[in-house]
Amino acid sequence: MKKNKPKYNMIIEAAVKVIAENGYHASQVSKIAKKAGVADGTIYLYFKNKEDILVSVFEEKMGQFIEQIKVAIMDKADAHEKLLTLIRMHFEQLAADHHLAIVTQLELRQSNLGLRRQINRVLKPYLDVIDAIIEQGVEEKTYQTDLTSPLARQMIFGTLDEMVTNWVMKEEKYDLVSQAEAVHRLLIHGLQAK
Amino acid sequence: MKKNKPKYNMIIEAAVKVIAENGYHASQVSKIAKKAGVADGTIYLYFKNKEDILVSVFEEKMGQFIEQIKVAIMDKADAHEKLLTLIRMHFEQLAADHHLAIVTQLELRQSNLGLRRQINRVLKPYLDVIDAIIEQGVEEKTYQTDLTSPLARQMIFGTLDEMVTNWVMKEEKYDLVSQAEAVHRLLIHGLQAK
Amino acid sequence: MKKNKPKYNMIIEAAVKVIAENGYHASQVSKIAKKAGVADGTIYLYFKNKEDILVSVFEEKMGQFIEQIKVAIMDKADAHEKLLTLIRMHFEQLAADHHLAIVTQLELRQSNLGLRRQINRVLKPYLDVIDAIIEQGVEEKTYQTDLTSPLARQMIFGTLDEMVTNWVMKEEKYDLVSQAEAVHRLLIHGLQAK
Amino acid sequence: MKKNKPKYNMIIEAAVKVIAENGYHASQVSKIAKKAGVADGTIYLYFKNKEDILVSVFEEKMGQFIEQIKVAIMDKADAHEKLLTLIRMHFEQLAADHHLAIVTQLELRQSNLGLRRQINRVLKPYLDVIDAIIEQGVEEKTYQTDLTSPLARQMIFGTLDEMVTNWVMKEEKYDLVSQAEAVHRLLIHGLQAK
DNA sequence: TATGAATGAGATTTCATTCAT
DNA sequence: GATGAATGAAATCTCATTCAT
Repeated sequence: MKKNKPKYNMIIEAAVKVIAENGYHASQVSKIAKKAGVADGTIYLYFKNKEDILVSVFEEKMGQFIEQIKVAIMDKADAHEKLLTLIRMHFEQLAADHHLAIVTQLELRQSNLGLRRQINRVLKPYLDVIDAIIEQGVEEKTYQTDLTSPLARQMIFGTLDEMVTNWVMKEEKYDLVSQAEAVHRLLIHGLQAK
Repeated sequence: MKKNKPKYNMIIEAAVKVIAENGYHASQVSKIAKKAGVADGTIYLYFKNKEDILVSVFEEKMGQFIEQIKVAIMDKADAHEKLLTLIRMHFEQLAADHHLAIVTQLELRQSNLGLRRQINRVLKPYLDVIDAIIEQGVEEKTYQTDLTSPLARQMIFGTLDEMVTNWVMKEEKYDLVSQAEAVHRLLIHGLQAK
Repeated sequence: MKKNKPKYNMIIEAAVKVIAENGYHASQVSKIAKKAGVADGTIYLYFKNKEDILVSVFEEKMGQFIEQIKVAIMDKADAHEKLLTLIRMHFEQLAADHHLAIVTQLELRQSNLGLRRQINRVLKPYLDVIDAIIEQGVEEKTYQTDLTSPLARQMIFGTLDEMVTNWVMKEEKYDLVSQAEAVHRLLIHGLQAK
Repeated sequence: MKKNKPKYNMIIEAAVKVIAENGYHASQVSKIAKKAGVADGTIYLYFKNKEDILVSVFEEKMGQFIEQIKVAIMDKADAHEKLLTLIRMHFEQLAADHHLAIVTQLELRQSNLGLRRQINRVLKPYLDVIDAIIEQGVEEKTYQTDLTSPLARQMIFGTLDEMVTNWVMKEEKYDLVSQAEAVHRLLIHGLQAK
């Protein structure tokens, strides 16, 4: 978060709302400027171009998202508790911010390859957090020792992401957060009968 | 697949290639027409509008994709074998068709909510196949009896989808198909140490 | 009316209906062909191009329109009766054919200068009929002797045309034919008090 | 006329010229923009769409047209003088502006029903002026006391409109203004011999 | 004669970005 | 820093007309 740049933040917040309400392609720069209460040209004093607004939105929001999870995980003792906390917070944060959920799960995907790569870079620290939990689990012998981290991480992230997307597509009609424990159990024990 | 409509298929095939190579938004109708060897106007004899091309591409290709998997699964005896076959074929088919992989994992997501819903409708039969496997597994007592199908299905589909997307984003630098067994094991046993 | 050319007439009749119902610019050749029950290409066996359809529609319909008026006037003795008959029949014929009224008063005017000139040529015989009545009236000393024919004709035709157009624009909500006598009186005596 | 909007007026003036020279349908927005010395997009800062240019042209020009006539009539004493002035000015103004004459008599009629209704609304104040003259004439006992205003107005306007259209169609080869007195006499006394 | 699938030119409008004030 | 009027490139889709059958 750029300090002492009130307009910067006003534009970021306006962008999230406008994109969530209108969809990515109907979110003209002029609409964002209007919602932010600045002139169109002012946008370009703070952002290189329209794409840069989007990346910045994701950076700011994802930065906070990941930070919250990191803090919450910090004082959990083992991988089990950490993973459960991560899942719960992943769901909680998106369930708490309707606009953000729409933007991250639907609108931000409507972008070209270049933008997708930038988004992936922003996402990297989150994937690192997941990797760290997996490694800790392996060291604790809670998780399988032959677990390849990328594979396990893709299962975890893929599952969470698919769940949130489904929930958004279903117009958030059901409770997402209450499923955190079940998801955790399923990821830990897999499909098989005990 | 519409029979006796050679132009229809020529346009579908051209569209997959052009979209994969240029991205959806840089895929002008005229570019698709040229690649298909027809006039621009001819496109509109077979498709309502540009978006309809994209949906039709997905319908045709996904139809074949699902059909292949259904056939391959048919003669497998138990849920375990069926799931492994599904995973393997999911990876194999996308690995075998570079253009299709890009279109389904990246370009198709660049669409508005309306289009997303149409895509989900096309995807539904595939999710039904996964659900059927899960139910069979539960009946066979291979899978947990308290397994809620939507949750398990979202884990399975989410994991496969995330893996393919990652692989496409990494420019298909590594072998996807060879990971099928490991993914299957992970989905079955989960993260925990045995 | 071309004899022994049933398709020619089917196309003419279809064109009047399609233009009246959809307006000139929404009357595609394919729509006229469909209404006529022929293939698009068949149109071009009978008409040079789309504009030719329009001119032909006007020729055929105006031909009948004028012929009817000529016949009705023939056995009227003096200019007064002839003019009254012309006015009444002008109103009657258009009031009796809703589609024709729309086409002549509104849709056919939506054309370029070239088409307008052709339409004027078709209209010429009607203007000649009016001129003949005026000349007869002058000879009979019923009308002013210093009457310049073009001027009087423009007053007569302009008045009738304006009245019909107004009536069509007002969606034919009132009775046009019953105004014939009043119009005739006004044209004969002018605005002044007697 | 919008004040302090130089571009608005530049576009209006350019539109009249371009439409008169090329016809409405061959008057591409880019052509109007070029003649006005602005970018294509600038047109859309001042007009909703292409049709709006046409309506606005008519509003501006007709507004001035009517205003001039109103002013000229104001200090005329009786209905006779007022009507003669109206006829003379109607002819004079259109004869003085070649482009405007073409646009109002020919190009403006090439429009769909919706546009026609808008044009009629703009024309309404002019028809009101004519109605007022008729009423005054009736009160003065100069005109017939049983004169129905709409009928008389349609004769007056229909005659003037037909005369100007004919003159434009004949490529303005003869003098229109010099016919004002004769038209006035004819409208007042009608066709009959004195 | 009749068909109708195929053609392809052509124009409106949007909107990210700039730059003079 | 802030403004917002102006720019102008770019692409979908329509529809009159053709021509091989």
